[in-house]
Amino acid sequence: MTPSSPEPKAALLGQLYELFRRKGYDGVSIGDISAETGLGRSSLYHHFPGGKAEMAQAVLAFTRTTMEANFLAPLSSDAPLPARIGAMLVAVDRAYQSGEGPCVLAALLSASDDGPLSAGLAQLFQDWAAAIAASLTQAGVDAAEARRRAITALALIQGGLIIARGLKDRSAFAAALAAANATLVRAAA
Amino acid sequence: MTPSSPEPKAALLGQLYELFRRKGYDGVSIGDISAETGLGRSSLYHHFPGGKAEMAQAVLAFTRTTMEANFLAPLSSDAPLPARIGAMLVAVDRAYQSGEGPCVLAALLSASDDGPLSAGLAQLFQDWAAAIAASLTQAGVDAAEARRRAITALALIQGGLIIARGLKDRSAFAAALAAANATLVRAAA
DNA sequence: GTCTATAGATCGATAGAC
DNA sequence: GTCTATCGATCTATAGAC
Repeated sequence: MTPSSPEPKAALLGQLYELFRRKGYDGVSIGDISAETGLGRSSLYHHFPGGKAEMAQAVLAFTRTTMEANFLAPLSSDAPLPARIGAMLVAVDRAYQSGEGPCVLAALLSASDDGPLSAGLAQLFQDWAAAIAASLTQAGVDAAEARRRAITALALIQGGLIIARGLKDRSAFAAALAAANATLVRAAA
Repeated sequence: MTPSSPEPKAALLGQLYELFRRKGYDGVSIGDISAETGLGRSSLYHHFPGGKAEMAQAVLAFTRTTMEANFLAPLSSDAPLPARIGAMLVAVDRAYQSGEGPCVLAALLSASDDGPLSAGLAQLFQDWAAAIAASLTQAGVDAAEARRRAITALALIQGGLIIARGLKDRSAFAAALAAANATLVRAAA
């Protein structure tokens, strides 16, 4: 209803996304967010009356949107399997800056055991795994094997981010992505 | 010098290890630690004058000891490669309770970008990767390929923990461990 | 070596003016 | 929709008795 704000929230959501991703749920404070966005505390609570928890859920919804557009959509094209997988992995490499920073899903997972975020996170991981598996079954891979490979690939992506950051060696993320690609495109079991 | 304390710190360290592992560096407070250990705040600062940061570094040293004993030592035995790898993965599965909880390295990594913990964490990841790679080269795998496989396996372990927790499905961790095993023991490149 | 008590800073969140 | 000002709780850390 307020005509002055078509969608200023989009930029704000992007800033929240980056903050939660880099510092984790517990590591980011309202003061951090206020400093980063230039908005006062009360302005933030105007947009998110539920406070930090509501901000995290908004970030999760934002993540779902961008993930569906960047990771899942390429998997549904009618291109050959290697092209579909390659497109997803290129998007993943870009989204995570070649291993520079953490994944927002892992960052939110740290503090969400049985919290309200937990269900949404599980659904997002599940949808990602299902989209990869569906892409494999369409190429003739057995369903159970497709799910195993999808989970292996997701573990390689997430673990690759951790190892690259732990080792301070971004090439470890590239190696993990290469392994994920090999797992997903090798001949049907 | 105090005769009354041969090593009461061992139990304390184990409690700190579990707290940091499960809640992460940012997620654990001195109050949490006081409640969990039954020690007052001042007692904790008596043992760790540097506060939370010193506790985290003590946990890191504790982790190094247990990791060397449980993960790295089996890799140096004179058993065949599959037995050595299998022994490490069994120890990994046990240490992480089959995917129930996070790895303390990932938990400490979240808040350690360029912090004093960062170097110690990198060394621990590096030593782990080097031990795995050495085990492979001893079995005839090319050095560069051995390192790639070691990094892939570590990514699978770390990522498997994240995916299993995210999906709330511990079998995802088992699948990641199986993939790590396959990567490490398959025929030399 | 552990305790009670508390300082000083920062936390998440709110009130109310504009 | 943003601001200033602030509340009460919690945080890390310290002081000092025992």
